[in-house]
Amino acid sequence: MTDVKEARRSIGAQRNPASEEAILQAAEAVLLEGGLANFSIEAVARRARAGKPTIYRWWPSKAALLLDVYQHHKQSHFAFEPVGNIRADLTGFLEHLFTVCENESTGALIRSVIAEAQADAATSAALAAYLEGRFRHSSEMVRMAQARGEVRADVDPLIIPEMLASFVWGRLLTNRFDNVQAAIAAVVDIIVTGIKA
Amino acid sequence: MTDVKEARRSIGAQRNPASEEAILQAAEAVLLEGGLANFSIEAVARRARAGKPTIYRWWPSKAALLLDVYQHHKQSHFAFEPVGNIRADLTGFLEHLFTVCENESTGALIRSVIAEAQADAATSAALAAYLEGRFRHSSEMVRMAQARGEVRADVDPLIIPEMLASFVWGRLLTNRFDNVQAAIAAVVDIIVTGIKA
Amino acid sequence: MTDVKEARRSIGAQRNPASEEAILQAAEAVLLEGGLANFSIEAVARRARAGKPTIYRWWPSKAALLLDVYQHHKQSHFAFEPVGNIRADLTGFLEHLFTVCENESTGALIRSVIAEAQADAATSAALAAYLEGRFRHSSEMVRMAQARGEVRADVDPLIIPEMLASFVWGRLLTNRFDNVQAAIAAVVDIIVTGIKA
Amino acid sequence: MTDVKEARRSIGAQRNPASEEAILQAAEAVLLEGGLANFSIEAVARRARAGKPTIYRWWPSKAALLLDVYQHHKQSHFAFEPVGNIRADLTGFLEHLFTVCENESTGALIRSVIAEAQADAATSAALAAYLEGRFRHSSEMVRMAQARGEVRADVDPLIIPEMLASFVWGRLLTNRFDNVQAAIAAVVDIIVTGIKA
DNA sequence: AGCTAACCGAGACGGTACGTCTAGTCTTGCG
DNA sequence: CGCAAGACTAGACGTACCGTCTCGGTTAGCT
Repeated sequence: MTDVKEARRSIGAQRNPASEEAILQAAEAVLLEGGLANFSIEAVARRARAGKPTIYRWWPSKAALLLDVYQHHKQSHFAFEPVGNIRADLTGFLEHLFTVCENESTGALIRSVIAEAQADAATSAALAAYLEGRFRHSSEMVRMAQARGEVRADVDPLIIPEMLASFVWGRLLTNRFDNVQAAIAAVVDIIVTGIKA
Repeated sequence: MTDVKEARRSIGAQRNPASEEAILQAAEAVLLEGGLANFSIEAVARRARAGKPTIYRWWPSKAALLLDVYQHHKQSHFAFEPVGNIRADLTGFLEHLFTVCENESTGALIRSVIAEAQADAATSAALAAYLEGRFRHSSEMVRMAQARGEVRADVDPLIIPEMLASFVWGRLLTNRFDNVQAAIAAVVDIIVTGIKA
Repeated sequence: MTDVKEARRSIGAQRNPASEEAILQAAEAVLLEGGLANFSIEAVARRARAGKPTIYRWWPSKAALLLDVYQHHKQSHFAFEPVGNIRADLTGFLEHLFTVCENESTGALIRSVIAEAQADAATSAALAAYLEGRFRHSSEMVRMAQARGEVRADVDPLIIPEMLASFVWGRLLTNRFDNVQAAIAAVVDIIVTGIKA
Repeated sequence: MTDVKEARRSIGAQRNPASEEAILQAAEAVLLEGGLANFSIEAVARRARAGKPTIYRWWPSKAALLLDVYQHHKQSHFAFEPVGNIRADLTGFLEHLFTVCENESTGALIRSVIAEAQADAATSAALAAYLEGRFRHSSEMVRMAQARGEVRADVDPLIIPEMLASFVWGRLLTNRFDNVQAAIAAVVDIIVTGIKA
């Protein structure tokens, strides 16, 4: 995460990837340093040595930029891998989510996107769509457990990741990261007991 | 919710309750009409026919005003009453929360407070403290069920309202209010099965 | 004065006269429709379906383009012809100038060039040089009158067109075109009386 | 003409004369240092340590500010006083105008106002109205000469200051200040000869 | 009864950021 | 190499709010 020092030149009548990259990095840096309250297009443009119109050309709103920073940021994260035991899988899933959210930069990003979505319908829709995809993907571990006979067949697989992710969001949004391990154990115990065959 | 038409005068060297009331009502009206994005101290002052310093004198920040509007608004809501059967209690609790959140004005208020808390530490702390009180209060129904022998003694009573409330927040924050009844039934079934003695 | 509808193709490594023409026409149209305040290189490029660099390649500044539009526009105007009587000549000269300036498009052009010259030294110099040529040319009618013995020999012939043109500019720049005929008569009477032998 | 160093505070719900003064002085300084091309509200605000809205609150446009700077600047100038001989009066009038216009700051101001008037109708009207007042005032010296019998009674007194002022404007707007004394003598000689009884 | 202190509506202040527009430069890809 | 196209940095435009301050007026409570 370094400041852009030397001016970039235009590369002609096409999007300049160097500028896009610089803007995304600057946006992330600004968000982390000043928090959501000090996150402004102007500040990002200053930091990235980019013109404001360049940002507005590619991102229609502050929220869109925020979402893009989030997507950009996620690519560096490893994906969670289920191991084939429902208790271990759910525990791992929760631990993964908490790790991501407790990370200062990623946590701030997610909080900012959620906050922004409360004032911007487009962001709200994008966030909901993104979440649905994640839930669908993560529900696979429940489906596999049902196939193995570990979990009751009448359980809606989608509801499990939603319950778990909502729990983590609740902690994230109110900054309560004390006793995380105990909370994970308690939640997993209740849910595993509640869904096992 | 009516606009303030006629000017109020000072009533001397003491807080004017009429002004406070007018400001709270104006704040709520502005929030509902324009959403969080258009909620500004200026707009509230205009609508309430109040001076900006009058607002700043009594509320240190936009977030504080928002929180106060929330508290002011809640007083008109009936409290949820447990009936003494854990499945029915949890179902009723969830239904109550969804009813509150699906209400346009209350939902917008809660969403706004949560969003504001992401940019303002004081609001965040106030929200966390408020939630802890609510969870503690609501956990009583779990404690009673444990006393009745309905629920295992090793279940942390506080975790149940947190799981349920987080689930509702997740839906609220991403505007997903479809199939609420089915979701309630699924969540309650898993949790009740997971905690029953 | 028609808009350029269909795209022109490049004609290879040489200046495209069609583009030059289209740019000049577009510049004139933009100036007339939006006034000097809305006259921009961007607007001209849009209207002419030309790239901005094409304009910058051939005209170093907005002022240069404006001057060129002016020159281009003038070619269609008939020249004023003296008849050999100093009173009639001066009257005709003034009437010609007023006719040119009262014309909406030409007047706006001259006003724009003068205004631009106040912010751009090159335009100022070009305008002064152009005027000197015009004055020199027009002073010929005074010189002829001196040769005929109509006008005193000690009168500087150059001062007469300058006085007359300045008077018209004064009216043009402050948009005062009422009682033009009376003004012409009064001015010509004073000057002819003042210079006659 | 010094920069404003220390911050000014608001003096309550009324116009702050210190700010007005600082803005006018800053505007004049910016105009002189950078010319009309670099005269921007932003630059004035920066120089005056004033907020842009403060400028826009009191001056609706760049042109209005320019006009106000001009008026503010004029107050320090002595008025021209006629002596009672028409040749001397006209000569003095012209010399006065040339002195004013040759002054770097006043000249640049007048040029800027005229240029701005070409793009802004309100400024144009204000300038025309201002000029009419000046002409009416200055025409008094012609009227007095007519009363003394020096000047023909059928001469329109208003046309004389207009001719003279237009002549000076012509020189000002094209930056031609060479041989001013000869030009004054020539113009005065023609007009005095043309109007004397 | 007069004085002080705090409140009120109002609105100006210096600022920051908004989202848009234009300036002038640069590169691409076609002809 | 010229052309249309359009991206780029830079910065001004005019507007909306921010949080602070003073004004002029009003009233409560103390002296």
